Amino acid sequence: MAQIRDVSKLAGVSPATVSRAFSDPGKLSAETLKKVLAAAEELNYKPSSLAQLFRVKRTNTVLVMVPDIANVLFARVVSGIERIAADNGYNLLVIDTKDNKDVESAGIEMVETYRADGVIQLGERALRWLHRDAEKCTIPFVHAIGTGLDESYPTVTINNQAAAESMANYLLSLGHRKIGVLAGIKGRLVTQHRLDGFRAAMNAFGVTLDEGLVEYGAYSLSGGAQSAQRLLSRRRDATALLAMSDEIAIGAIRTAQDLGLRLPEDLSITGFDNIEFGKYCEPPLTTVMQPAERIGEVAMTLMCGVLRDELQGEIHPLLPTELVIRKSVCRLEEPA
Amino acid sequence: MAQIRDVSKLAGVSPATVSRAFSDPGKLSAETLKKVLAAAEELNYKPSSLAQLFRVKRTNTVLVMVPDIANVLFARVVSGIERIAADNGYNLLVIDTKDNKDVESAGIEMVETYRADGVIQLGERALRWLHRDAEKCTIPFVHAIGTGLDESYPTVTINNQAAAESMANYLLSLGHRKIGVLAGIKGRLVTQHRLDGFRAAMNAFGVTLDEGLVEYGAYSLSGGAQSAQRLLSRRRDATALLAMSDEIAIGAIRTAQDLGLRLPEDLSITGFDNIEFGKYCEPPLTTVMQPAERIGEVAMTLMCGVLRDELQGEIHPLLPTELVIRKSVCRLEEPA
DNA sequence: CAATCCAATGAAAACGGTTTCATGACAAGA
DNA sequence: TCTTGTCATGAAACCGTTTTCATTGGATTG
Repeated sequence: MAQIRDVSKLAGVSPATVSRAFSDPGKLSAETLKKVLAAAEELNYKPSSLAQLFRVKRTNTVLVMVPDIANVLFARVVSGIERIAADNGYNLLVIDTKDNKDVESAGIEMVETYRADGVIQLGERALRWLHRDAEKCTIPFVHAIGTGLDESYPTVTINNQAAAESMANYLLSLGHRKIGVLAGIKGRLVTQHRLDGFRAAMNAFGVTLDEGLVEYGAYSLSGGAQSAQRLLSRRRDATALLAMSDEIAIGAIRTAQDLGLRLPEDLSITGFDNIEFGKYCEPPLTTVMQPAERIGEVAMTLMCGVLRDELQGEIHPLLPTELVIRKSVCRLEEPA
Repeated sequence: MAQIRDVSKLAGVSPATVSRAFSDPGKLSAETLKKVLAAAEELNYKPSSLAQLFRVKRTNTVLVMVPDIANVLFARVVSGIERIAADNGYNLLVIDTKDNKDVESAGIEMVETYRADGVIQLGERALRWLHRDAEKCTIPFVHAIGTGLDESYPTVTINNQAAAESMANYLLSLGHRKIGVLAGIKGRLVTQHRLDGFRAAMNAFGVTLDEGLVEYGAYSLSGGAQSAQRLLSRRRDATALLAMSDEIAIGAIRTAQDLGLRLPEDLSITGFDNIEFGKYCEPPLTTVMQPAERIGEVAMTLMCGVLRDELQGEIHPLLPTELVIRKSVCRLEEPA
């Protein structure tokens, strides 16, 4: 591979001039520029990014840490991040952390060793869990699809509590009172917040949450199927199931159908996220939309702001959610 | 950030010794090693990857080009790639090419400019479309989920023709003759190969392919719904629909249900890929399994071989597929 | 016309590690 | 005892750019 020195010799100029021809062509006389470009073309010269990046001590790369890249929701967020990254000339290093704290900590270290300029973290864990001295950690960090509005770095997420509350309200307004909750992983903050929203809505309707009607499990299809199985075999009196993700809901639909229940007449089911598959279910899934791509876009935009040191505006945007009413819920018929 | 020189001073040794302490500790006396490590610890020194990589002219990074990261199948392949990459100390640069040739060509260039050591390309386009001088292009390149077994670089894929053929055989063996094909994008090689397999099976059963029963469209839920809509509004005589992806099939199921058809009694539908959602459909989708994660793993393993210059074994592995029989197909009842 | 200023360019010093090669000390073999 | 070999270490070159600073010549200004 040709190097800058080769080009400079062929063009009869100094390496500095060649460098300028690429980075700041306006600085050169038209004549010189032409000569240099011709020489570069002839030698098929391309500046070595490795050398450039080393010199300027920037990687133009941001690290994205995803708990599970094969998860539809996360994949959509990454897609949004990618779009903005590409627009701004950043590359994306992606790590599938498998939700593993050590992997995440190692990721943080990658910016300390100049492998990435910053980190976008998706999911539960915030910086404070990942860095022994988070207080004085100045790493460019953005947290998406998590919680933690009190942190000093940007976070982008939705109002999980309000979203769950609105869904619960919808169910309550249709007469449902015995609402089973297919919660996600126990102890997770998202789970907690959504449960809080659910509880708030219930209380407002004067009904207290029946702990026997909540079942925890993985945020996945099989997790949903299993949770529903456990819940339904214990409590056949639930008239509706509020799931904390669309995957959980779709898993639950499968279980309900296998149990011979008619949906939504015998059992209403709701999801969370609004992934595309929900629209194609039978019955089509009523859910609350979480703007996944948008979350990714906003997160990367904030990261750009941090990296350029010109962050402005809201640092903890709360993106709007929306109730998406389809067919998996029906009004509760009063037993005559 | 502390540098190697700081550490060497504190420890009273030369920078070379510090370097060796990290890269090849066995070369140092136990005593010196201890001194150096202590000094490094005290200064919280971590070698700059940027400087290291620049010096050794390797990035330890491979670029993965995905047509659409939000697509379940591709996301799973990436997940497999990621696992092997992590095991071997490689980082993954991910680009969502949106199936855009220019973006892909730019990706190739990234290894020429030392931003990545190699490229794993997912999807249709092979190297020859992306590099003006592909013949003498020596870039470490691996092609997955594509075609092109005749290429000089590793490819990992399935036997699309055989897979489609086995599915068609299954349908034919159950008595179906008027089989609609929900093909993917017209002109794509995968589409072509699967169509070839379908045709071969039909011919073996003595029935020729009715062009009016094949409908092309995007490899997506909405694409499938639309293709099915077009096909079904034109030809109500089809007794089965063979879709070229699970997403297409699931979209078609939606359409069929909206049309009031009972599945599978009125219409059998089959998919391709075996994504997890297929299992949770109503009716659960009969499909042919494509080992997505495994494809990713094998692709990255091959890439490791190429990069270490110790490639061995099959360079064009054809991973096994498998018919997954669920409930979306039924035996064709002879009209009495 | 002299004094300034500016634009275009080159020389050389970084950037922070790794690696080659030389050196010295010490142990083993003759 | 002398030679040889080995091991631990240091000095210095090197990786391929960018960038600072100096220089030159020509244009502009007073």
